[in-house]
Amino acid sequence: MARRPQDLDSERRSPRQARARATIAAILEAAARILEERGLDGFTTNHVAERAGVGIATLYQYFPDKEAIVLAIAEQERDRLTEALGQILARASEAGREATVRAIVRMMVQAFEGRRRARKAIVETLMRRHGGAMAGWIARVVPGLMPGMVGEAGATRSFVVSRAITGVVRSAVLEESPLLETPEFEDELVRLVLRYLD
Amino acid sequence: MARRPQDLDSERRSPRQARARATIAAILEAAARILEERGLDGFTTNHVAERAGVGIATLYQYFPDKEAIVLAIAEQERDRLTEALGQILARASEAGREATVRAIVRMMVQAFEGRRRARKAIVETLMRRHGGAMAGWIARVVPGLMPGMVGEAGATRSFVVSRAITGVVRSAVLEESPLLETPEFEDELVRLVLRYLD
Amino acid sequence: MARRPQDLDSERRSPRQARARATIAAILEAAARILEERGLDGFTTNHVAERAGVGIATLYQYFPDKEAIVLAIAEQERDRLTEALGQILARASEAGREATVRAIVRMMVQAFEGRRRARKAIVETLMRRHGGAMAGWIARVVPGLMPGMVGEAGATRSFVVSRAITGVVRSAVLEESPLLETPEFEDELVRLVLRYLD
Amino acid sequence: MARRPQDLDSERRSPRQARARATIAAILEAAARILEERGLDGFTTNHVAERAGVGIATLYQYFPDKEAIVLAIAEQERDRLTEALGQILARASEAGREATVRAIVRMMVQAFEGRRRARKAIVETLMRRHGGAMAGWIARVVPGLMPGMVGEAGATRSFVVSRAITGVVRSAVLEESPLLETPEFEDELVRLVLRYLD
DNA sequence: GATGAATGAGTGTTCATTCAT
DNA sequence: GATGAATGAACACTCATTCAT
Repeated sequence: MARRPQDLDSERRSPRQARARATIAAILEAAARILEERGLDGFTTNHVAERAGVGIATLYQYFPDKEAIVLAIAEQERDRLTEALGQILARASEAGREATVRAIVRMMVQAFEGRRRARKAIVETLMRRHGGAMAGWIARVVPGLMPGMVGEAGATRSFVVSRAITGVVRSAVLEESPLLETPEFEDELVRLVLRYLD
Repeated sequence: MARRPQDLDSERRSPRQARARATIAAILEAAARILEERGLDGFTTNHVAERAGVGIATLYQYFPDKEAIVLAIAEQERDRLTEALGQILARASEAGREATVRAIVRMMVQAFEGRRRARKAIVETLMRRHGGAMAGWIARVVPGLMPGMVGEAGATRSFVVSRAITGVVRSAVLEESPLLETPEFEDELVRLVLRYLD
Repeated sequence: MARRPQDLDSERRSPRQARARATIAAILEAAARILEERGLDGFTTNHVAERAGVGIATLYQYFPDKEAIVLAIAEQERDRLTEALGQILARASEAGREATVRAIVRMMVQAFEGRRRARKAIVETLMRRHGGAMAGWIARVVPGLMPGMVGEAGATRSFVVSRAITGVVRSAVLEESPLLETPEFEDELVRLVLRYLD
Repeated sequence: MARRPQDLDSERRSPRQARARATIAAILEAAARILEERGLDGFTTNHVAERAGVGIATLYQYFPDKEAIVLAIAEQERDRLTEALGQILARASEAGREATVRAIVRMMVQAFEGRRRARKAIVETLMRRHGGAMAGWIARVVPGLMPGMVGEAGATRSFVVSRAITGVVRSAVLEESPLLETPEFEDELVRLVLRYLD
């Protein structure tokens, strides 16, 4: 993001807010790290505050409760994925259907590579509290991939295809399947989607 | 021990063990109910014992720790599913491929209808500890449904198809999607599988 | 022990008592073993009963509570030591003072060799509940070793010499000092006692 | 940190830390009292917290676990003894051997007078975890009391004399012997040591 | 005489959250 | 705005002991 003139201004006008933003960033940063290292079980507010280098009370000044922190991280994640998805969609018409599906699948797989523990925890939280949100994003893309299909039937199909992708990737991550790293895995997922939508 | 005539009177035979068995049943029953009502978070040993009408120590006489209780329920569930799957497979050749796939999908969907919260918790536990076990059972069936396919490619395909089914159903359950009860949902899942395997 | 006619008789007269004696023996045997293997912390009534191969309720038929079991073992131990001490004393006049002191010291050291864990636990219990009982036995011997000394002064001296011996040996055991196995250790203990009593 | 003039007003300086220090002191105070009144068995964390007038969680903010509390008390005790011993040693050459030995013995006896139950528990803990530490301090002094003795023989002798003193005093405390308060007791201990070392 | 089943009071410990400063 | 101190409700789990048979 490019810094716009107003930004400088607003920071000058309220140095407190700048500090606050830094504090929040530190908290989220620490939270993400702990999520990654310790999983959702070792994720305690005290731990997060300590790691963020802020007092526990400070943490509660910005987040009403523990869940809000995880949710904030999940939102970051969601935004990142949403953006990636947006880029894929933007190129959808020129790229063609297969390439688009492949791009989506690849994005999902990559999203779960590296930082696995954190992803697991985040996904678990997302799934538990906002189940299917991630799949929902994909579902929104699906109609554009389907040849002239709308209404109820389309809704079910969107649901199925999106949850199938996320479900398979999710399982592979949770089971720590070596398949995740094979090109074959991607191929099969693409096949699954394309054949289904034909 | 030789079976004596009195043994037929099962109510009177070995009252000690009978009592113990009743206690265990009561604990599992209570545990399942709490799992259903409160989910995995509200599932505490004290709570279970209280609901089962037994002392907390009694509970620990039969289960080494909290997890063992959930696992015991999960095993019951697994056995039920395994048996159902066995029956489907037994009829596979006479029923044909589509009917078999449909039966499997239906079984999965039904397995998650009713007692949803409990199922959720159980599935979560199963997924966490015995990741993919459930999907694994299905995976074992898949090769029989695929036209002449073996080796690595077959393994990936089995993985994908089984996780796709469980993933979609799982999502529907966790998201409490109304689709679960529509015939269309089943149709689409069958379509997903058949088209993929063709 | 040789079986005497009466023994047969009494066993025949009350087979229950014979059984009972065997049960008690089994309990004490198991208790001693557990004390040895697990120390006083791992020493639980349920554990003892199980190891003894009897029901927990049976154990409580013979011992009013947990402590009674440890005490019973301690008594066995005490009896053994008392007897050993008696033999030493019986030979005291012919053996001379130094030899007698040396015999006592050696007995103490040997008492703590082997089966150390059990000894530790037993000694701890003895010390805690019947503190100085062991030292008391020795104290009773001391006057015989002192040249014409009686009354209060003698009592203090008996106390000091007996607790000094037991204290040193006890420390060596608890600290698992390698000194326990050296002849020097015995020599020094003898020296301590003889010089003090001269 | 540079000391500022205000620092002198210790009551006002960093009130947070002052509060914490007061809390810790209250916990240790309560712990010592309970140790004294109830012994090690009645020494529970909840009990201590209640008696200290703090929440149980507060206690755990300062001590990682139960043992740490006892250890903290034990350390206080150790420090006190160490210092006393240091003072005795500092005067050793001018005071002469007998006076030094007598001072040590007196220190030991006094250390165990009053607050006997607490001392018992503390000593027990010290003995169990830091076996012989206390005796070890004395042992270190002994060589200075022995006429030209070094090497292995000296090590054994140090061990014996230090454990003899602590053993005798320990027994007197545990058995709650009335001898503890007699001057004769001290005399005899001094005699024990001096004769042995001559 | 023997027992398995059952138990409740109690244990040490955790953690999200609030309060006074 | 920031914080350290404090906390209580809750947790999983243990064990000496009793009761019904």
